[in-house]
Amino acid sequence: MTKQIDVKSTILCGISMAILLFILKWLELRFVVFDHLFEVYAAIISVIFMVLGAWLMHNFQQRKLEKENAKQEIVAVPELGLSQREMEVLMLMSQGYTNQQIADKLFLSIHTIKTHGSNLFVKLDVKNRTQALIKAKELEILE
Amino acid sequence: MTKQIDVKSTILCGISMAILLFILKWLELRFVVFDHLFEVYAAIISVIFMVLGAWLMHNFQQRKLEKENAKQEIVAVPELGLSQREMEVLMLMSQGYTNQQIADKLFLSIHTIKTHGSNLFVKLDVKNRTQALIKAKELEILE
DNA sequence: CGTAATTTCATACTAAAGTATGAGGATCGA
DNA sequence: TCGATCCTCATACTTTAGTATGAAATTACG
Repeated sequence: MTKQIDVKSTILCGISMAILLFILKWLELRFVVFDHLFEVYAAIISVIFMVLGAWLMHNFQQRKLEKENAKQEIVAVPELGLSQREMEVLMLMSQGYTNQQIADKLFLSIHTIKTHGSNLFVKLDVKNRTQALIKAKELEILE
Repeated sequence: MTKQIDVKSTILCGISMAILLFILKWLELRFVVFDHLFEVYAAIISVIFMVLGAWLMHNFQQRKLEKENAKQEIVAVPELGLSQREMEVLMLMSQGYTNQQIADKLFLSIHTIKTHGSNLFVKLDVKNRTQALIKAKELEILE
């Protein structure tokens, strides 16, 4: 997918450059015919290459966006195998408590809470507690 | 907001064009001195204007994206005095994005996001983003 | 009984979040 | 034009969060 895009992009760019060079040569001939028209010549290729630059950038941005949008994956795994403690920690996390507060409530070390937290995030396939509670609600684990 | 951007964009564009014309004129002089260097002259202004075109398109795209992201118009603004930007940041926070990701989406510095975040937490009377999103849902600001 | 899973705690680290403060530009209404 | 507000960015700092790894005790099950 990515390779394909890059190849296509390269080919398009090459073809564009070739056409541009051809036009340039053609303009040069006309320039010789109508001598002393530096400004006209310069203006024409300026416009042409500005458009080319804009077009290339436009394509580049488009590709970039496409890649980003293609990243979304849907996993949806109900069988998560969350343990008792992990559920408790998840509940308290989703109520806005810090790790230290959770540790105090459960009479545990903050290290333990962090451990449960990390394991929790792996099982839920998230990166932090905010995403965890969002996912938990999606999966109807909470509320 | 939009006017501001357009004004700035126009000014930047104008200045760029002015500088470019100046460079062009300068190149033309050199061209007269070193006669018969059509190709060199053409190549230089080609590159310059291609870069200019790419740059302009890049700016244009960014503005466009920014507008799109801002399109999720947040209407519900109670007596909390949340500003537009603060609401946007709150929305993205509540979707599980990190400060850096939010900064990227809004084309802002992470410092700015943190500033908005802090102000946000004061206004919502919370201590962190998790509590913020809980409170936001309670107040029916979100969803 | 042995094994697997769970729970607990720890150290050591990196990454992210959050606070405090200042500053400059843009906007808008009086 | 002036002041208030918002938006932006920055530096410097402290605090939480999160990861990686290891280890010991407990429990449950075949």
